[in-house]
Amino acid sequence: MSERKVRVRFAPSPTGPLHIGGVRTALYNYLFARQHGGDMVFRIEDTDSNRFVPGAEAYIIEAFKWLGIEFDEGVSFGGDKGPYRQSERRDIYKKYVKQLLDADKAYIAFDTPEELNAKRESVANFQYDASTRLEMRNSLTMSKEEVDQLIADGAVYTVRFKIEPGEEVHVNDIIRGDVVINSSILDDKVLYKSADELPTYHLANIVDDHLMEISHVIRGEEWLPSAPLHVLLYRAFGWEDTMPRFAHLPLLLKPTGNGKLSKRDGDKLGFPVFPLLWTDPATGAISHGYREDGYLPEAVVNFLALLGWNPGDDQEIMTMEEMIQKFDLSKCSKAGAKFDYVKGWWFNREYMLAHPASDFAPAIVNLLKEQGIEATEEQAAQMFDMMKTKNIEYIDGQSGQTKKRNVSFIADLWPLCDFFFVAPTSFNREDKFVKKNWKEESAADMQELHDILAGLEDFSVESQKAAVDAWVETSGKKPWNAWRVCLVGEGKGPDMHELAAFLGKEETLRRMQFAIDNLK
RNA sequence: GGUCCCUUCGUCUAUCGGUUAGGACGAGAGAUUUUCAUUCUCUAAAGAGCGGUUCGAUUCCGCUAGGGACUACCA
Repeated sequence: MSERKVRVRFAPSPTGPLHIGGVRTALYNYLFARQHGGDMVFRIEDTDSNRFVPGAEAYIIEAFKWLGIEFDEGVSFGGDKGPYRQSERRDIYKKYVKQLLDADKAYIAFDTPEELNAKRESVANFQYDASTRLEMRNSLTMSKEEVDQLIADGAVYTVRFKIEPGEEVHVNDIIRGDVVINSSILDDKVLYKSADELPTYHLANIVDDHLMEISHVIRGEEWLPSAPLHVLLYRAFGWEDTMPRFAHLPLLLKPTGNGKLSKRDGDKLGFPVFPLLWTDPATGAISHGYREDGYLPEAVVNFLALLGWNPGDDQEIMTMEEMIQKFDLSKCSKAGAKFDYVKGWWFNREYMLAHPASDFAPAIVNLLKEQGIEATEEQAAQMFDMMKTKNIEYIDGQSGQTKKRNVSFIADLWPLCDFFFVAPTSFNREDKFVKKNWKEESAADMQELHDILAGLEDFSVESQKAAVDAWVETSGKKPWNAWRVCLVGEGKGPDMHELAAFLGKEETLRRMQFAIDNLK
């Protein structure tokens, strides 16, 4: 069994944008597959025709492309075990449903949803199983002729799995070990719906995983309760020998309070729960995406990987390659992880700082353009390098308080950088910084500095520094903060020489003269 | 309600019977500093509770409590 080629799959349902929890599940599948030189299959589980959302499939594909999670086969990737869209596999499922029916491991049920609901209301804790199926309208309680006639008349029916009660079903989970459930608590699950000629998840899932030779099923914990049913299905088909190994991942939980992570948490606290921006085709409602919110894909992947797994050492920043090497399902935690989006900011910052400024120059140029400012990529890159270690204020989603945090996104830069391109037009004498640093003698000092700088041929940082240092040395002046008032107007910005060099001699002198004239 | 899963600092986690219970985010303090930062140093901060097993339990077992998931002709 261990000789089998590793083949895993990520099989979302195209009912909307891909949730960040799904992204993590896919990531773990990917890391596992790559580590073992296996294949990663992309399957679309669209067996619920009512919940189909146009665009969802394309969205999911694009999201993985952005994140750098690659598939070897599946919808849009090709492969010889297709089709990979379940809605295109109707005939395959029909064949296997028949096999179960013929072997008396499943039966046909005619109970309508209304009848079922009525039953559930009248009987407390009603469950369609061995104890009740003989009271229902199905092929177990009706004659063959009756059943055939109903079907011939076009009656809508379902096929239910006939679960034998009283058996201990074992699920050997890589993360959780041996999980045992008594088959009596399982209900006779609907496997197939004649209404749309489609199977339900359970049947489609087992048939596809078997046919696609999936070796490991790595999925969310929400599937653990139905895992015994799946084991029983493999057995019913006689596929137990090649049944995949299971690994049920812990869930992603709300950052605060109880429950699993939802879109509402993101909206409230100010972080995305989807990889990409999503516009709901029905309502037009827009949901934030990591990509559009300025996250780097490597940061998102790294952050997500560590929510529920860690390599056992102290390394947190890892490339995809390192994660592939170190990943270990048995080191995944069993408990759900609260979604610590603040740490996500930190990851983004780390990756942002690791990139050369030139990587962000085009994006920064665009950012500036939105503010009505034309800048070159070179200017953008210089600005980034001068300002990337600053911090900004933000409103904490939880307390509503204004807090500070390091610059973690390039979009954080603008509020910090306006003075690079826009000269102060007035000065606020009540401003703490201005008040403290613009003194009686400041205008005269600045005039001196102005004249020194005006005499410079070379306006580079080094050249300025040499000239200014010499003056500082002999005069004993401390011109820095007053100079900052001139060029910035307030207490922010980079090193003064760097700023002056960026602005250029002409603009620097102009701003100084303006301040001298206006702050006298 | 029933079934299953889970439980170490505020958060993510390390520890695979013997540790001063480690790291990271976040928080606080100090140093550096040409504003604000960065950076550096330091500090606070945890084994849910109760019983066992054992020479010894965070680690193994049980119970309790708490949290989570599932309980559809959805996945």
